[in-house]
Amino acid sequence: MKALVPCPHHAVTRSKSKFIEAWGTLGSSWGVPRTMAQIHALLLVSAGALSTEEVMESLQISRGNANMNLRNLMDWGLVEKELHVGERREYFKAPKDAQYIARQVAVQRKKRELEPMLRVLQELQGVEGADADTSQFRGQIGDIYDFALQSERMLNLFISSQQNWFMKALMKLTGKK
Amino acid sequence: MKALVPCPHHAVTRSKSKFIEAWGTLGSSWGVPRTMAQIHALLLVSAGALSTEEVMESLQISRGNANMNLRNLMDWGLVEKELHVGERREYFKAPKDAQYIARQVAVQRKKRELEPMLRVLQELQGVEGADADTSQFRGQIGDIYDFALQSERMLNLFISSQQNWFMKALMKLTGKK
DNA sequence: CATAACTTTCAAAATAAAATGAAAGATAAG
DNA sequence: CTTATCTTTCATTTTATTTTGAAAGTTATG
Repeated sequence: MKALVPCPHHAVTRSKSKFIEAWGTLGSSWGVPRTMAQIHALLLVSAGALSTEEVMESLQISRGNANMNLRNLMDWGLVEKELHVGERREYFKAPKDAQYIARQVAVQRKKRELEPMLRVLQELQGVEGADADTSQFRGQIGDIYDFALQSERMLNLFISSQQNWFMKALMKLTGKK
Repeated sequence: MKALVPCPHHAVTRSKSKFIEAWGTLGSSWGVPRTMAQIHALLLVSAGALSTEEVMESLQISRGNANMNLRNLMDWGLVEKELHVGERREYFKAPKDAQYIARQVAVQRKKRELEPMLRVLQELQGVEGADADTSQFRGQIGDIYDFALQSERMLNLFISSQQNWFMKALMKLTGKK
């Protein structure tokens, strides 16, 4: 992995680098491209919005790469543009609310992956035939459909759990450390 | 993607192929290698246990590939060996209980991905400094830590939801279709 | 121990994914 | 309309992942 080179203008402390790398690793094991996750992490731990230039410098990546990943992050609803009056340059920031992040990711994954699977399963439910093999197949598909539905339900639960009193309590607790 | 070639001895119907491909696609978007997911799907929709040979034939993959992915699937607890008396050859089957599958996957992901992240975050909580930037960073890490804890809680909930009356009811419902 | 029947390994090849950077495309301001 | 500034695109290159298949390893059996 390429080392993060601190830059004089927008210093990324050791801790931040560590976090950025960890977030990148976590992301890539969840199917989110490493660099995309790292840019997200960088914006998460930056006080203000950063320009493409600053992102490039901090993470030592090319312009095209930065641009493309910033665009993807915006598609996912994880990053927003910020325009400064009297300036041409665009700045980017990540909403700092972790609950919101979680929600966005869940919504996106649901839309992109679960729903297509549900469609396929629904289609396969209608398979013909009455022999032992076919009926075992139909049973299996039914089970998997249930599994998918359950997953969807979990996601919905997750999405709607923002106001849960338990989470609030947990946050307070861990906040005190 | 390589087409699934039906083989005379262990015919994979059109529907099954379709399901196998869909499962493979879904898997790869969740970070599970395509072939691993496909083997899993194949075993899920097969009535009996299959040998390495049969898996190779059905999916048109090499011996080494089949062997390696079957091993990984066993590591994940998604596939089991089955020995037939008087036979040298090993057979493989996937537990047909979708709830069990979900549980296994959740447990594995939790162990492999969430826990390392929690460790990093915990470590970063102890970062020194009192300037504005550092304190914004600490706050952000705290939020993310909460997010990770929340995710873990969701996974635990998922894992323990096997007996949930609602799921049972849902299964009945969708079973009737 | 020798052979046959399987299983596992692993270096090399193939494939897929991500990054680069120069060129082309915008857009504001003069 | 021109220039300066900034953004986007995309053909290539680089890097990472997956697959292959032949060779080595293993274990039952006579």
